[in-house]
Amino acid sequence: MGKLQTTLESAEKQCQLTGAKLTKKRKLVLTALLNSKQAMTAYELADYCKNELDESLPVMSVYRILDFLESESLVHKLKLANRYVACIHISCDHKHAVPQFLICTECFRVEEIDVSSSTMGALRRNVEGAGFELVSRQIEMDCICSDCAVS
Amino acid sequence: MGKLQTTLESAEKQCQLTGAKLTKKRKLVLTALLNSKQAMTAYELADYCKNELDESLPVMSVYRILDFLESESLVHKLKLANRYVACIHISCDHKHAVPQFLICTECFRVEEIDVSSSTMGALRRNVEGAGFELVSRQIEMDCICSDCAVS
DNA sequence: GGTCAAATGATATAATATATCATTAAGACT
DNA sequence: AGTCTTAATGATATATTATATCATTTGACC
Repeated sequence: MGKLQTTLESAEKQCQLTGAKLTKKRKLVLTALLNSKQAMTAYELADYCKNELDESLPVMSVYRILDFLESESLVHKLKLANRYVACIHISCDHKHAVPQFLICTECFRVEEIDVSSSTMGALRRNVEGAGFELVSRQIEMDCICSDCAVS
Repeated sequence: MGKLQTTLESAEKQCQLTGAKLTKKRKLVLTALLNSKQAMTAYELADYCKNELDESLPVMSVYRILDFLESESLVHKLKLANRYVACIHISCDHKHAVPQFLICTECFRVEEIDVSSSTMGALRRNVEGAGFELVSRQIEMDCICSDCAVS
């Protein structure tokens, strides 16, 4: 079984846990993201589904589906780039640390890595020292990837 | 002399260093941001200039002026919120660490604080370990401010 | 098969941002 | 002062990202 199929099955299981349904169209959008090396916009996803996966989806549906996938932790929205990526932990069964997203501002390739709890603690203390309360469950940073750095 | 005036004079001096001009309209936009307790969108700034400062500015100009002010390090663009804030260091003469912006997602109040160089170092090592190169010169985090936390 | 709720579609429009060409203003030089 | 030149601003159009709302379809359950 291919990696994509495995991941989709894990996604399906994850949805069952919360009583949610991974419909055909939701699978379609998730597949598009899993196939992509880059973060994609909702409009790009709509185009991709139509052109490559042979199933046209109105953008409105793509946005709704992205919201759903995000609520199931299958997809992350990157606010710095107004783009979406599949979560890299879909097939994992264990809990994860706070994700740090490294976003290439040239090509939108994204690396999702973990922030060490000590670093996260330092950031959080900084926030609380200023009388704020942290609500974001991810850190995003604009970067240049190795491919784009050379050119 | 009021705080606003002092800050505007510092801003003017800072511009002179780079050979840039802080024109009347640029001062206007900077003043609007300095007067505001919250981060503002370009459209809000245009409205504010028209309604409160009695000088109407097309949004296109506001965007251009924001670009200019950002290039002079007088203003920061917050990508998480698509909003702009005045730099809190305009009247300082010393170099500053990497700024961390705590953005209240309820009211858009923003706190600009420094990230310790050790924390920043940890984040940067994380980035470089993934083969990326950090380009953002700021960290933004979605938070809730103390006022909004109670309500 | 009929019923109900959830999912999707269709349509309109809001919010944020950029491209481009025209006009104005401010200094530099005479 | 008058002209030249460049930078700044204005005007207009349009791109991009995202949401609101009502209609229709689908699928689970009885």
